[in-house]
Amino acid sequence: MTYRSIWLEPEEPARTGRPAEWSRAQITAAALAVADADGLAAVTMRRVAAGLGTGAASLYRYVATRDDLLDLMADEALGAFTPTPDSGDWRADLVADHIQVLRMLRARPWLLDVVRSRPAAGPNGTLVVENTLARMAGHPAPGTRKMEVVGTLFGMIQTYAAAERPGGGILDDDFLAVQIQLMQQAVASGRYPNLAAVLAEPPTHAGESPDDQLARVLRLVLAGMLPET
Amino acid sequence: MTYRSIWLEPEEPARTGRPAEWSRAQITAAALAVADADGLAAVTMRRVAAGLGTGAASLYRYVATRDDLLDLMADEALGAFTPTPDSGDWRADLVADHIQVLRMLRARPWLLDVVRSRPAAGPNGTLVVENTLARMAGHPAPGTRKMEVVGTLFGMIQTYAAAERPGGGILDDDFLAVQIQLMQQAVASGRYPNLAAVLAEPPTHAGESPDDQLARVLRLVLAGMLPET
DNA sequence: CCCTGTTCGCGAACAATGTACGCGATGCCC
DNA sequence: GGGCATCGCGTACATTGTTCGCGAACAGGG
Repeated sequence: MTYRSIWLEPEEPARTGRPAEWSRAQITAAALAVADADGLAAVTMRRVAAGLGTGAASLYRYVATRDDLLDLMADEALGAFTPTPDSGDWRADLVADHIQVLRMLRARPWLLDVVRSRPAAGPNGTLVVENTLARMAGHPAPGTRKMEVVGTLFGMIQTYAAAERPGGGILDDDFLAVQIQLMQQAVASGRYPNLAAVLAEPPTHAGESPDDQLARVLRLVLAGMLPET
Repeated sequence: MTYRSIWLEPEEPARTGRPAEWSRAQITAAALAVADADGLAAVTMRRVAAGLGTGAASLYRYVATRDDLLDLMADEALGAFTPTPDSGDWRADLVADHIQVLRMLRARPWLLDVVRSRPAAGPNGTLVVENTLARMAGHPAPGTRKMEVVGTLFGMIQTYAAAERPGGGILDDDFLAVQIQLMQQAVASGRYPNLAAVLAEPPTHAGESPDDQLARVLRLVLAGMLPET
């Protein structure tokens, strides 16, 4: 078996022998604390174990590999999701839900990296999908289309979050400065006339917050994929 | 400077001293060969250097860090992009272009990982953006909107490619088997009724190729974001 | 033609990482 | 209280990216 998932190996307490001192939940919490404090790169087996006051090797009694730990972390983080209260406009609710997820991705920059490198098939991740599908339950579109919407919207959020924080633990000022230099360099080269034209244009929605911008775009996409009537 | 980009540090031959034996292009080619053969994880400084018949430390005369090498690789790979010939229907051309990029992501599984972990701001990556903007030049939408389209479409391709090959160097059979088990487990738990309903539905576009599916969805999104008239 | 300034090649070393091994400690059940 | 399955975890190993430092290689000037 070259591929496995921790979600197929539920944690079951041994009925005999020395009882375990920790649990997956505790280890996950310790890992979350490290990631929130110092980023994903700081989540080493030694460091997480140290947070628990134990040794790195002990973690392997609860988790087969470091990637398992990442899966647990991502699902735990996704557990913070709470569906927006029904407003009567399911499209608006759908958009609001996704903006909430975007906020979660912003609050824990490491979450984006984990979600993009490993499929988030844990119970809480599945719950998010389930919620999205529930929102669309009343629309006549076939299930295939609805799954496409799920993927598209979630992908857009990831793209958006990545655009906001592209590096991965980088000071935004530095990054932004470099990015601006790159754009100027591109425009100055004269090889990208259309890009230059677009960048020269005054912004259309000046003063619009990032969340509002995403909401607007999400609505456009929804209009295309799940049209009214 | 905590953040920097190799694209701000052009390769310029020293006018004095011992002449360099290699070039960024040669090192990039060697790295591409390794990645294509054995995946991104195999792209170690030692291995790339070995492909050139030199030592790992030598690479640092051409590249400040391994990430720089990844940037070079990604841009080199994106250089394979050639705009689809104009068909008269710019929307169709736009879709075709993006499917070509998807094919590139499929052909080099490591490319997706690189593109998602680092902003692809090299000359060839910028050229892809430029091309996309050129396709939309005739549409009256403001530049802001067009940039949003660029991000959305590219994000969708990434999401799609990731869904096809989610693990990262994993045998598809194994992965698919696990994925199916996870779905069955989720449905069997009874906690995801909407997901279960959708999965139980017969597929709407049976026999549709993955490329055709993506094309169809891209067209829907385009219809929403850049409507006719 | 050799000297000098400067750059390049790269062996060796270092700090960190994920993980395997093995053994002693621990606690439940009979 | 003995048996034994399980846990805790010190230790060790293979690999990684990257730095140091020195000898070699070239261009130009005297």
